[in-house]
Amino acid sequence: MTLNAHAIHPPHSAQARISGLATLSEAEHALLDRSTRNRRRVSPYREFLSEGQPVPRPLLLLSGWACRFRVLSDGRRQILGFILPGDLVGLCRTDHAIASASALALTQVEICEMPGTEPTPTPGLAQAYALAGAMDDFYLLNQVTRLGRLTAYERIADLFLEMYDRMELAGLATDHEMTLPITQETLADALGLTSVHVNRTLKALRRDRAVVLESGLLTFPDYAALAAQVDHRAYRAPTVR
Amino acid sequence: MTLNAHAIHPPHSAQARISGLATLSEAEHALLDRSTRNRRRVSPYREFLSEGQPVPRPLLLLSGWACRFRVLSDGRRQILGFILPGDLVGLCRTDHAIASASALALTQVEICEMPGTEPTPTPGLAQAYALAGAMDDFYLLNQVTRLGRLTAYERIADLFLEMYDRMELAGLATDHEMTLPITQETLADALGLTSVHVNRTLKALRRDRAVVLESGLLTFPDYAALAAQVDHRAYRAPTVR
DNA sequence: CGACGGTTTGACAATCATCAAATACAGTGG
DNA sequence: CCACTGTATTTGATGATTGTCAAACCGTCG
Repeated sequence: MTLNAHAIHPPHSAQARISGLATLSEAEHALLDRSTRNRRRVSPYREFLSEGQPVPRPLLLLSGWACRFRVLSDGRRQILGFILPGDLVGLCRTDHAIASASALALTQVEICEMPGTEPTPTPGLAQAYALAGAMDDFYLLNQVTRLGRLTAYERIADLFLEMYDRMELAGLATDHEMTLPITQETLADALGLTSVHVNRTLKALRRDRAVVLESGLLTFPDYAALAAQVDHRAYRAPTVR
Repeated sequence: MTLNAHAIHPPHSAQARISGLATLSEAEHALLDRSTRNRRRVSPYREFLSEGQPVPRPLLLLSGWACRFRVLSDGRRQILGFILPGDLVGLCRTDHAIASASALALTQVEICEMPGTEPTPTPGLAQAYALAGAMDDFYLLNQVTRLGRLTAYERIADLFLEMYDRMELAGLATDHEMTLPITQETLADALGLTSVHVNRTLKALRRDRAVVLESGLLTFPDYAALAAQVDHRAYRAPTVR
């Protein structure tokens, strides 16, 4: 798969990331370029996609971090997954779909609308969307397992590892080091914990030197050991025989 | 959407369920019929799909209950979702995909391979797969929210409501009543709890008359009230304007 | 400087897990 | 028909994990 190309030419932008997912035609490249020129800024903690609303076309996150989430009637909030630069939101399998979750900027964010694949055929883009969707599916399964069967300690470690994997794939992190621009409160909402407990568990992770986390910089002193400890799963690309 | 047709003609078989998801051509109907003739039986607690293995084509569950799951290296098990009669497993967005979870029969089960959509174009089937996939996605988000933000009491109630919704959509339940052919141990693995705690919580649900559950028959004395109490979300079909 | 959002800490309570054993229930073979 | 077996449910006693409430601390920004 074209995923391996990342090892050689890491994408240096959200567009590059998308075009790395499949082989795009000249026309598709042009279309992608045109789409990304029309950007929209969203401030931190602003909702830019609402559960229950129709989703006409997918959105591409050009910069910043965002998340998908749901809120319960009494205010409890669950973050379903994070949206990192180069990620797509609102990928729907069907036309005229209704958003089954809302989306929120976690930092200052830039987004743009992506072309649909419907009227004019864009096989390359469709393939890129499919691969991006498959990865989303995979990360959602990870999320279920984290919430259902991991302890607080393991949940945080596993989520951090997954974030690093994704940032590395996107060409935004190397050497087991990345910036983590989100609050402990946000982590708590993603991990089914309270911010107080996240804080205490982070302390334990630091004590064990499982992670180093200071002023928004996250480092794994021993990535492999931590991954083994929490039975971390990384995404496996489709196989071409 | 054709989903509304269920209200009028509830499907009486797994095939009928599939053909209710989209408008199939004559050829596609024939193809579907041919596929379902070639069935495979699987005994309870037998794995019929393994994480890490390639998934050539989707499987249709013709009868019985199954689930998707993952196991951790130390034996902890998480059920990711249930597979009910008429459901598809191994729906992949990309070709040559690798299963990101295993699947297991929970009761005696019949499955069959479904045609791929690749060589010969089958737009109706593709649409049916897309809709089935969209519903799977939705139920997975429900699962994340359950595990992350609901109490044990709410988790069980919400899962039961969802199971009923799906069984009703499949034409296998009415009148807020259904058969529940799974053990408390299985429920525990789905809900991130222990079987002991599931048992105690079921007692509480019975005490409150939130559910009636005896010898595999599950009834909701007041479905609407319970749904409101746990902020239950039902799948919303794509909208055609 | 003060205000504000985020982090950190403490004391205590609730939820849920663990371990162990008793009971119920269905199937099987004598 | 009945003992026997294995699996599922139920209950009790106890402990660990995580939540709640409250306050202190810290850095940033106006």
